[in-house]
Amino acid sequence: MPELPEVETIVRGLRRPLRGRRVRAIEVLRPDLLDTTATRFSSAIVGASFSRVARRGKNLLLHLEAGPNGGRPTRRRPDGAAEPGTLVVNLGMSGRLLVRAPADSAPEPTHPGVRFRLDDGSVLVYHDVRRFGRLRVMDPGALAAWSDCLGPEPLARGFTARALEEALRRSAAPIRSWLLDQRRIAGVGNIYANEALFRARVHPGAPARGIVGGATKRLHRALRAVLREAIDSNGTTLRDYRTARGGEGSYGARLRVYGREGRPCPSCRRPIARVTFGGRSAYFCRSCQPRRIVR
DNA sequence: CGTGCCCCCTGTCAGC
DNA sequence: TGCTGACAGGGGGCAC
Repeated sequence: MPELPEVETIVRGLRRPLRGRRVRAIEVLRPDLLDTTATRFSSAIVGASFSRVARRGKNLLLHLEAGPNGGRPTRRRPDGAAEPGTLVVNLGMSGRLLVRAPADSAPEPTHPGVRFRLDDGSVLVYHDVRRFGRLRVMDPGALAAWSDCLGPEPLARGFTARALEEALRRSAAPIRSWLLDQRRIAGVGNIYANEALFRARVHPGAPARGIVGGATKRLHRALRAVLREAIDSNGTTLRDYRTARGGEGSYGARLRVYGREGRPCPSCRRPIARVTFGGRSAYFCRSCQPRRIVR
């Protein structure tokens, strides 16, 4: 569910309330959300405090600093100093990360998976109905190796139209599938892939390597514009996604094709089509996004 | 290696 | 009203 704009919104909402907060206790209600035992997970975090909060693709990175007498570090350097770990959270389809202030009047989350009790009395709750999400603690080496497996950040300076064209050339996969592959670009999911392809007037089934010249430039611009605008709207809440404070994103009202099968194309008024491939729906306008690439 | 398909899980909604 | 099947923002594993 949550794609780059949704995760970015959550990251921004977590920075202030988490900064410097020490974890006093952890309750693991759903151990299947972890890649290790609840005991190991807890001992790596309890006693440590949150430092930097960041994002990589659709993942949240909650960097930890080992405490003076707690928060067993994930590893020790040869000189014995504690290496800080990073809590990496992937929200899957329905995950939420919610901060609850000490006397929060908001209703208790219905599907809590992990609760982090913090030193100021607030609670960070990982909530996930479908439990496709994962919480992992990585040491710096593992974090770097993991990050290297992901593609570039589409909003980073280095992500140019030229770089995109170069990458597209190496694949015959349908462009919509290509955009969803996190090893090629990090952070794009089904909503924003469809929206970007509509804006770029590229058919979702077009082979990646067939997108060249002007079409590449349009796709590059469209991707970045859609992601930035969605961040400005705090993301898209269709059902499960919530900000760190439980709010909804408002970009849903601005979607042009995603979820709009049969409704008029905003450009030509012909009905939006939906076809399924790669196990997911692609929404597009047959007239504005012809199968033959318009360069 | 690249690509496509199935599955993980729960909830919701359309159709009968 | 109740049952059944399709579908949902993601991603890992496996077969080809």
